[in-house]
Amino acid sequence: MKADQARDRGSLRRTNLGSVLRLLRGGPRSRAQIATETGLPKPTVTSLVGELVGLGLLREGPAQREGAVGRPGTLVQLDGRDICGIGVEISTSYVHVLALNLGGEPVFEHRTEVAVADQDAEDALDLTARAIRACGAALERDGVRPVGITLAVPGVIEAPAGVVDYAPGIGWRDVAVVEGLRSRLGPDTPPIAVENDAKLCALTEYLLVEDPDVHDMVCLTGERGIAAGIISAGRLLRGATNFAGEVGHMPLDPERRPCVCGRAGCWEAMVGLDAIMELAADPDDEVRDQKRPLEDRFRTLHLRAERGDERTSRALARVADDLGLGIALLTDVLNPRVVVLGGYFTHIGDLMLERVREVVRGRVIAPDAGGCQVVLSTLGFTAAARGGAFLALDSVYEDPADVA
Amino acid sequence: MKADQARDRGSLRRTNLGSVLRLLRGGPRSRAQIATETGLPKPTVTSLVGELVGLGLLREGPAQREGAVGRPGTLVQLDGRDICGIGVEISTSYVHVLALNLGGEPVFEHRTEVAVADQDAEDALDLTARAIRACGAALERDGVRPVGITLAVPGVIEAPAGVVDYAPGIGWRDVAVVEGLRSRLGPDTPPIAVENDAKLCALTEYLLVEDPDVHDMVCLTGERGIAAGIISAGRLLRGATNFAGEVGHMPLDPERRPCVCGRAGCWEAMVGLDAIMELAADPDDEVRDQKRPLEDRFRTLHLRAERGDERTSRALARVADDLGLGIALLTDVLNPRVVVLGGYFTHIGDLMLERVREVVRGRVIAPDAGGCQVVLSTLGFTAAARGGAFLALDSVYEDPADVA
DNA sequence: GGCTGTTAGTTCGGATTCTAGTCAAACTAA
DNA sequence: TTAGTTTGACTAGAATCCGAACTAACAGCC
Repeated sequence: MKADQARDRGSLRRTNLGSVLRLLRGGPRSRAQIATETGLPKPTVTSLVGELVGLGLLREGPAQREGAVGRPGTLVQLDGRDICGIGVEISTSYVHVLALNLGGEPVFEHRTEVAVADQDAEDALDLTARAIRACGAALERDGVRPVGITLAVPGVIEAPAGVVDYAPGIGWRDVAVVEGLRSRLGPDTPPIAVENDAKLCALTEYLLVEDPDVHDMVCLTGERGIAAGIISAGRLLRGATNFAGEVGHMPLDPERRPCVCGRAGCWEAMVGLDAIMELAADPDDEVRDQKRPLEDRFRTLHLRAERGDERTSRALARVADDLGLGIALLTDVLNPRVVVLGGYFTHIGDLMLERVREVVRGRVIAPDAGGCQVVLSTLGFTAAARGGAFLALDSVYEDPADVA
Repeated sequence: MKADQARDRGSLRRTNLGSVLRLLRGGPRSRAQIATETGLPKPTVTSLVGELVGLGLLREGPAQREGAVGRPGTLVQLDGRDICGIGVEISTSYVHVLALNLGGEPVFEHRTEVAVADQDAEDALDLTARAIRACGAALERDGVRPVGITLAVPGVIEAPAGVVDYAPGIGWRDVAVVEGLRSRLGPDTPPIAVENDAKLCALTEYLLVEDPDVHDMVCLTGERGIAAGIISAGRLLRGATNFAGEVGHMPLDPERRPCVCGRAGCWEAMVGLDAIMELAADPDDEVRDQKRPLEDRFRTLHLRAERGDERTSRALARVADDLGLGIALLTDVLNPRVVVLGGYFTHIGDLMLERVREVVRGRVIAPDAGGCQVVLSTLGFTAAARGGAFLALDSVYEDPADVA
C-alpha cells in the first residue's frame, strides 16, 4: 500500500513562505490582502513577509491608495532582482537563452540563429555552453545570481538522468546533456536540468493564464513533431518515466500515410509541419523551401488562404479536422479546461480554430466538450525558454529560505 | 498566476496523524519502524500513536520477535474495527454493498441481483436505499460506525454535484443520486458521494498494488462501455469537470462500424462487450444470450478458444489488436507504469494478454513502452464497491482527529 | 481643527507541536 | 551473569502559529 512522507515542523514554515511568494507572483498586494487570500492570520503574514524581505525576495512598495476608508496598506511585491532562473531553448533553428528574475521579468535574453541539426551534438553543446557563459557574465556584471538552469529540448527526455533520448528535430540521440554542460561550465554552475519543450511551454501557459480556476490544461507544440505538455490539477503530468505527453505518434487512423517512425496513422503524420506543407503545396513551391524562415512561409500560406486559394483552404480544413480529432481524444482522456495551440499553429491557427472547435464540440463525449476551450498561444517562441526559467526558479518558491 | 492554499498549524498534526495511519495500511510495525519510515523523531511518533490509539484507530499488537538483538518493539496496527466506509456499486445486473473497516477488512457484504436498467431510476434508488439501510442496521448491531458512503456508477458523473449525467448501461440520465439517497435515508446518514466505477476501481488497484514505486496507473473497466480510471503521481486524475477517463468514445479508426453514440470509430465499438460478442458468434448463439450470466457466456467462449475454434480465436485476436492500440495511445499520453484490465477482460483477457502486450510494445513511441506493464485485474467484481469504501474512509486518513 | 469610524499592521502572550537529550526496560549473545 | 543493543517514554526546549489587544494611518463629518 501507499504511504507518503510525513511533514516536519520546518516544512510548515517553508510551505507558508512559498505560499506567500507564489501568491505575489500574481501582483503586489498588502499584508492584509495576503492574510485574507491565504487564510493565514495577520501576525503570521507579518512574520513571513518580514523574513522574505530579509532574504531579499520581497520589498515594500508604495502605499495602497484606493479612496477607501481606513488606513491604507503598504503594498508588498516580489523583489528578487538579484536572483534569476535561466531557461535555454535548443530548437531546430536557434538557441535561445532567457533569464527571468523572481518577478518574471527578463534580465537577460539572447538568441543565436543556428541550424542545430546540421552539427554534431557535442558542437551544439559547446555552442550552448558559450551562450550560457555569456549570460552568466552579463548577470554577474549586473549583480544577479542564477539559481538554476533548465534546458528545453524538443524530444523525448529522461529528466531525472539529464539525458535526451531522442530528439529527431535536432538530430540528437542519447545525449547526456546535463553531464556535458556541467563538465563544460565547471563546478560552480547552478543546478542544470533538461525538460521537454512542450512540458515547459505548458508550464508557462499555466502560470500566465489569467483565470484562477484553470488547473487542467493541454498545450500542444506543433513543429515537425507534435508533443503535448499536460497540466493536471495544477501539476505537470510526467508519468512514470517522464514520457507523458508524447502524443505525436498516437494511432489515430490506420489508413493514413506512414509516419517517419515507420508506423501508420500517427497524429503528427496528419497534422505535423510536413503534413500541412505537403497538403498545401507542391514540392517545388516556395512555401516548402526549407531555407526560408518558417514565419515567412506561413505568411505566404496565410495570404493564399485569405485570397481564397482552394488548395490552401482544403489543406487547412483537412489539418483542422485531424487536429480536432486528436484534441477531442485528449479531451476525452484528460478533460482539460483549456487546450493551447503553440508551435506553428500560432502562425496559421487563426484560420483553423473555428473548425477545430467545431470538431472538438462534436466529437467529445462529455456535454459541451466538458467545458474545454481551444485557444491559440500568444506567447510566441519564448514560451519554452520562459518555462525553463520558471522551472529553475521553482526551487526558490519551494523553499525560499534556501536561497541564502 | 496560481497560488495554493497555505497550511495552518493544525494541518501539520493532521498530516502527520494521517501519515502514520496510511503507513500502517501496509501492515503492522513498531514505533521505531514508523519513525524511520516517516522520518519523524521517535517522541513524535509516540505522541501520534498515542493519540491514534486513544481515538480507537490503532491498537498495540504482539511484541516483535525476529531474533534480532536489542529490545523487541511492540507492534502497532490498524484497529478501526468500529469504523467503516461503505461502498455501493450499482451495476447493470446487481447492486453490491460492501463495508470495509479501517484495516480494509470487510465487515458487511451483500449483493442484490437485479436488472437495474429495467426499472425506473427512482425504483433503483429505493432499492439501493433499502440495501444501505440493511447494511446500516447490521453495522449498528455490531457496533460499527460508518463514516461515509460512496456509490460507484458506470457512467459520466458530476461528482461535486452528486449527479449521474449519463449512465447508458443502467439507463440513467441526469439522476440526482446523492440528493435522492439523502432524502430517503434521512439526515443522520454519513456523507454520501458518487463516483465513476472505473475511477473507484483504479483507486482500489492502486491501493492494493504491492510495488511501492507504482504511482501511475490506468485501469480499464470493460463492459458494454469502456472507461478508464487514471492514477497519476499517486492521485486520481479527474480533469477540470470530472470527465477525465471517458475513453470509451476516443476516435481510433474512422473506417470502423458506428458506435451507439452515433459517431464512427469509437474505441468501445471496437473492444466493448458487444463488439467481441458480435465478432465471436452469430446472433442466435448461446454466448450472445443476454439472459445468461456473463461469466457463463465467457466460460463458453474461453472453452471454444482453447479448443481451437477459429472464429473465436480470430475475434479475440482482433479485439486484442484494437485493445492494444488504445492502450498504446493512452500510454503515449499518460506514460503509466501499469495498465490494469478489469471488467469483462478478467474473464477472457488471459487469452488476449500476450497479443495486447505485443501491440503495446510495438506501438508506443517510448522505448520499451516506457516501462509500462499490462496486467489483468485480480480483484473480481468487488473492485468498484471496494474503491467506494476506500474513498469513504479517506476522510479518516485525511483527518484522523475528526472521527470523534 | 478635532472627533469618529475604519482598515492596516505590530506586539504580546499563549497554545500547540515538533525535537534533542536522557534513561529505564527488555532482550540477545557471549 | 555481564555487555551490548534497541525500544519506547519522559522531560525540557525551541519553533511556529494564532487570538486579542494595541497602535498607526487614513477619510469623512461636524
